[in-house]
Amino acid sequence: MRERAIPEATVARLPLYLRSLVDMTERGTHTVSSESLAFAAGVNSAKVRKDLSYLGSYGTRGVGYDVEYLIYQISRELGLTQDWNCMIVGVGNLGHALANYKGFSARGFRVVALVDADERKIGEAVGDLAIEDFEDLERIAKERQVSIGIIATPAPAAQEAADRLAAAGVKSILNFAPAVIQVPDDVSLRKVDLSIELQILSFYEQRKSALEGLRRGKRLTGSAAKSTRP
Amino acid sequence: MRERAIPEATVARLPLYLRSLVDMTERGTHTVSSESLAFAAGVNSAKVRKDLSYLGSYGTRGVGYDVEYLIYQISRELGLTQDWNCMIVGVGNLGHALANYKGFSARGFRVVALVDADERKIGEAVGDLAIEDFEDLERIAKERQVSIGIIATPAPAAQEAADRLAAAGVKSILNFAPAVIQVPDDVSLRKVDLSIELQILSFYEQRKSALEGLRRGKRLTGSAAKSTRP
DNA sequence: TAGAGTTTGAGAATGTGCTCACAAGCATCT
DNA sequence: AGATGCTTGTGAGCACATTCTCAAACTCTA
Repeated sequence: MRERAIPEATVARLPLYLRSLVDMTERGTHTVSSESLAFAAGVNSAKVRKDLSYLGSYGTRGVGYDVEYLIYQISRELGLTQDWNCMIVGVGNLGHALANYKGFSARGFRVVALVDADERKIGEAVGDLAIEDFEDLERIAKERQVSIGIIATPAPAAQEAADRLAAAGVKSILNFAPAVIQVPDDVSLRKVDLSIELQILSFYEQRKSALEGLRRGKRLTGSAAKSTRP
Repeated sequence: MRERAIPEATVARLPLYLRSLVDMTERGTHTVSSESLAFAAGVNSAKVRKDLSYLGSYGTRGVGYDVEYLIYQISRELGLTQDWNCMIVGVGNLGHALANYKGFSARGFRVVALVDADERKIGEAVGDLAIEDFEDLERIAKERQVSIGIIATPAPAAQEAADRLAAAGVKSILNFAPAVIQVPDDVSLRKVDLSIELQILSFYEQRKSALEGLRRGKRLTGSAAKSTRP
């Protein structure tokens, strides 16, 4: 019946709400208004209400939302009621950091394999896992039912890593390598590029100084890089 | 004269074009069409042309863009013709990885200081820098003219880190801590949250399996997580 | 039970970004 | 020089996202 079409922008904010809500239960809060949830998540309240309304009518007018119930509904929508097995491809500095990152396990993302192409690293222990051979990627991915691949290789190796993950049936890939990679249509791909974020900051910083120069000029029209205030 | 208002979405893509263009010069390409630049950057050609047109008319009809000249113009627009001094706050696994990350220095981002609140870490060498005391943050930031602060602390420490960076006159902050932080209006803030990206992937993965169930149902309307294809 | 005070949910208006489509302009060939 | 082919730059239309606004629905108090 109900057409389920949650906007992409909303999906990207749900994890933010979820984190705020979890913080709240830990502090003993049982009910929350869109206003205070908005403050905690760093957005405005109209956006919170619109976003939550896509999930259904889970609030109570004049009262707010039940924190526990909202956590359950958002978790369900995001698919966090089950655990996801992850494989990290490329165990350099970044791969190491990701393997030890506590934030993953907290949301049900289990790192179950680390692979690297460098023979000298194979066998090395990281946490309670050992680094395995990149050549065995497909076998390992199938054996351990990996559903999310995390690419933390140097840029030139990223495409091959993606190809082999896809060949092994992995349908979701998070790419940290500074390279554009191609994946089959049925594979979801997201990327995080650390240096791109710095370049964006650089743009706004540079524009600020440029405007400083023409301080007496006309009024600034565009808005700067989003600050946290609504 | 000319009103300079480059859309936020365009700014976010300029670094992507820049990287592709740099790759191209290294392979000896001197001219590029919007079509091939689009392919390299993983977007479509109309978007490339619109984005580049905000910078000015730097292309030649019937020919394309001069790679070197475009690199210069984009770098200038992004403020990459100068170097930026960065300070990393919090040197755990992630801070370590960031300190050693090659992609930063390649674009003129110099990490000039590492600070941590854990006394046992102070003095420890990371690359050719030593970890210094979080308490000295303001002094160090001023002495070394830090303009970008990178927060890689645990979530509870993030707000204090931001406050002290702002107090030291740092006007751009990149936050890796999984927490929403407040900064003054004149400070630009961007955030990268590793576990949020995984949660977004989880959403689309979960929806895929849900749809598998009603395979014989009506046609899928929304689009899945963006694949790399245009 | 009635009235005052809150807060949600959603329709409407606005704003931003994306894609299409094509005229304008350049190079090359005859 | 004129014709042909290619590629840019941009106006127009469309799609998506955000914000505004307010009726509806709830709690609490008397």
